[in-house]
Amino acid sequence: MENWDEIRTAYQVARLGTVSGAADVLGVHHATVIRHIDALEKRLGTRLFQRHARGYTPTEAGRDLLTVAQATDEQFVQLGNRIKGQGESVSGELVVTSISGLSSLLVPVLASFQAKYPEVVVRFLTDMRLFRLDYGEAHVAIRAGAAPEEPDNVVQPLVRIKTGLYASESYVAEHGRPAGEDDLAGHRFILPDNEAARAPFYRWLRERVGADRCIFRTTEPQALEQALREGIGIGFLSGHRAEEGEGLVEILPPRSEWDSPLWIVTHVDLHRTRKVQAFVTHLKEVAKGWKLCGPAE
Amino acid sequence: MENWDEIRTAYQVARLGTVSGAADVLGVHHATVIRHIDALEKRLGTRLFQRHARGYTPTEAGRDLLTVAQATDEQFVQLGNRIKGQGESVSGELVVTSISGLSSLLVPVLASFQAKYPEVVVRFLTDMRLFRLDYGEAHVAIRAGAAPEEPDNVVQPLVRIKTGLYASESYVAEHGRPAGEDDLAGHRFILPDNEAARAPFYRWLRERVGADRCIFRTTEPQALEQALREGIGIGFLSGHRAEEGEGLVEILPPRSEWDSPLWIVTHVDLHRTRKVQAFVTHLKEVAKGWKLCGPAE
DNA sequence: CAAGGTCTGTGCATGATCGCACAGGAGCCC
DNA sequence: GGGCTCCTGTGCGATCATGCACAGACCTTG
Repeated sequence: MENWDEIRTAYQVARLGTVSGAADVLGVHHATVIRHIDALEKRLGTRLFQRHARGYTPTEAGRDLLTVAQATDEQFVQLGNRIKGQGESVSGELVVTSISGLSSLLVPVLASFQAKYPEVVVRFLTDMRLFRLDYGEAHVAIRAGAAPEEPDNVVQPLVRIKTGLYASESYVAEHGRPAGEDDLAGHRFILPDNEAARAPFYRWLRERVGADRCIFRTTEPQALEQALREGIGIGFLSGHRAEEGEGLVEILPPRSEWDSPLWIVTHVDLHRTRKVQAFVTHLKEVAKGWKLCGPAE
Repeated sequence: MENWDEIRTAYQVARLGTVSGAADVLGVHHATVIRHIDALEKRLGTRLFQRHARGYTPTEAGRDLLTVAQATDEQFVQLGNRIKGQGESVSGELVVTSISGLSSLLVPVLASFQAKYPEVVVRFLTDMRLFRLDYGEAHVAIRAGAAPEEPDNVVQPLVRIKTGLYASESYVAEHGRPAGEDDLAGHRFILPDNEAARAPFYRWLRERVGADRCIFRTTEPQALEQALREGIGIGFLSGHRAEEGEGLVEILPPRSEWDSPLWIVTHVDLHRTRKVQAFVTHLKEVAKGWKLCGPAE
């Protein structure tokens, strides 16, 4: 029962009763229809139709095929409408992935997007590993750092995250507040312990402070911020994180050379769909109102 | 959503995750699979798969297609099994048609056939008009008279119905019994009024009896027999009908030149099916035991 | 009774589709 | 890291399916 096209032509013949009528509906020559029927019957070893000069009358087997193929046809038509409509409507799942440090920034965006398009189910994934867009794991990824260069990925700049040097009030109370850029040497610092350490502001810091002054290193961004807030040392923090909560003192204000660019990354296969486009434009729109973030590029 | 073969191809790709795997299952070259997918996506205007070096991952639309086509595939497999099995099993409807005069002969055959194959639903159709086998109106027709010569029909001789000249006891009591072939002139006769009048025994009668002696004519065989039994006149009757019931007197015994041949007619498209073959052999078998019927041909 | 329309069926030439071969890329195992 | 395997993707030639034209059969209509 392979070759579904022959089943389809047989279905039209059974439905309309004539080869010519089926050929018209199918948009092929009636000779093609005859050959399809012949091939199908030969493979099944049973006659599907009784042939006569006025047309084809389905046998029991032909009537059986008619009902089955009728249901199939309806299913396929509905499927086609769903798929064609889906590309143009904003519904179904929207999977967004990013590094976990951006969740406080992104969750409000996702919430307002879902409110704007109630039919959308939003899934926000963060994980140690990078989710791969080309395996269909996510529609949109928000990436930080150097511009991603994977092929088949569409990369757009979003904003530049401003980063400053902060300490907790408890730290300042105990160790004093550095007067400025040249007064950092004797202080204690908190640093990441992974590839994030290559960020420009960390390179800037290492040029001015000895390695022995970095008294706390962690791979977990969450732990880094917590250590900062508990007064263990001075550390870099993005502007939007520093604004959150109370008790942080700005040691050095953000500088443009410390900016960390954010990128919107989508797979080229999905980039043109209305759903992804809707989210990307929504994200960019909201990002315009973000304080402590510079414009894209 | 035309071209069901492409849907089938996409289904296998979605199911297996790779183009090569789908090509193996489908028995085609993997280039064909790629082209099918490309064509289908182009027509739908949506991507069904995310392409990457390790295979094809279905998108939402692809997953939707997967579930629909999965159900379709199962339906088609079941349909194929039903149709292939149907040709070899004896089940479903068996439609038999004949002239109404043969019903007393055929009904016992149909009954025993149904008992032998309980899955069969027997339909016995009799009508003034001839049912046309090439329109699929019946599987088997039992015809009388000259051998049918329609093309695409398989014609086999069944038996020769013996016909004699009979009258009722009441008629004999009133008008006397003809002594023999030469003593018919003064009697009253019952004749058919349609093409059945061309039967050989009626031609034989008209050569010996004046037209004014045919006092009762009807197109309805049932009425003819009833008129005979009620003593209106003398008439021809097939042997098996004369045996039925009481009160008939044989005026002249059956002659071989009066025999009316019966034919089994089947459409060539259905003739080879097991169901039709089973019925034809069953019918021939039973017919061997028919009294007052000569052997075929 | 004849003419016209509609249907099926078949040989032949064209065109689309398929298979083949090869290139290129990605992951895996040693 | 190098070799290996499995995957996708594309140009080209052969094959197969398709379209065309025509014949034949049947029914309908004037």
